[in-house]
Amino acid sequence: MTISTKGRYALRIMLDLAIYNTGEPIRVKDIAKRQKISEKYLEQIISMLNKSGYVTSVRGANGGYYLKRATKEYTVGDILRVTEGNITPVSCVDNDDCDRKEACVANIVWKKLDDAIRGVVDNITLEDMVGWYGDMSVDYVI
Amino acid sequence: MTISTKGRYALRIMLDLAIYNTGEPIRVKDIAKRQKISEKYLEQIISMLNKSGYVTSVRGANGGYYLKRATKEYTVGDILRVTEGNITPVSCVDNDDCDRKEACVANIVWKKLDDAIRGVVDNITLEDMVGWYGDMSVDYVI
DNA sequence: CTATAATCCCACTAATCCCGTAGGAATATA
DNA sequence: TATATTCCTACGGGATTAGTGGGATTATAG
Repeated sequence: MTISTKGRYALRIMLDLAIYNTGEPIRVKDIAKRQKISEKYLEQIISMLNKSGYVTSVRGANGGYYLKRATKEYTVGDILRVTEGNITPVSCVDNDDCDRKEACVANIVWKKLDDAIRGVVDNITLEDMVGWYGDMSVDYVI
Repeated sequence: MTISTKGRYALRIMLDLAIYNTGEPIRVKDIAKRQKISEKYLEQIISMLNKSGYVTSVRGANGGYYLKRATKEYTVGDILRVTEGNITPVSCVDNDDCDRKEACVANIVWKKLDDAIRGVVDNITLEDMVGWYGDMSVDYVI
């Protein structure tokens, strides 16, 4: 039931691109430094975001990445699904097991859990997160 | 982000013990047959439930297992935590990363997600599930 | 046109977890 | 004493996680 580092990093990468956007492409090296993520690992993750059409890449010297759309156009769920695949509590919500009533009752639980999870991740946008970032004082601790 | 078979089976096992309770201990063999779970695997899982004090075991011939407490005394969260460990979206909600504001903003998301998950699993009891089972017609499909 | 800076692409690995299988020891009943 | 049951521990194949590493490709700047 944990979100892997890939998903967590993906979210931080997108947030970084949003916050440190200057109009110029942002280098992997810079994101890596700020977010304390290995450049090579970050490269892989941002490449997934690129292939999913979430960021735009510019190759060659002075290249880098920037967000393709406005921050309000990305939900946390969108971003997580790029690296995590489907974010459901049980893989494939095994309906095939619904011939047994007990399994079916269990599925009600998974369904509720799934709804709750989606209710959170699909209703927070990158814009929201940027807003929280702005609200946050330097010494804010969760 | 998935609940493993261990957790899903644990929930079904507890539900089985609740539904098919007759006052006599229930054999692993019978649960396994009803729930279509390998006896040997089920043995391991129910042993975890036993060590956590969720079920009582009776050894020897005519032995088996039964629930230790009333069904309303178990939440889904309790049961899942036995096999899954802590059910949090990010392991250990990395507060140590909270020196960077970006990571801290991400933690707000994980916190919300954690609250949503706990809001579901800690508010459904085995009693609720038994109730749903009773409400359910034979040909009910989720 | 060449050196350099960047993304792109793919292969590899060590560690861990998942999903069981298997065999036999311990314990109680008939 | 035979049988039925839980109890305990080890083993194994496969997938996933969290990276590392090397080099090909592409663009810029001098």
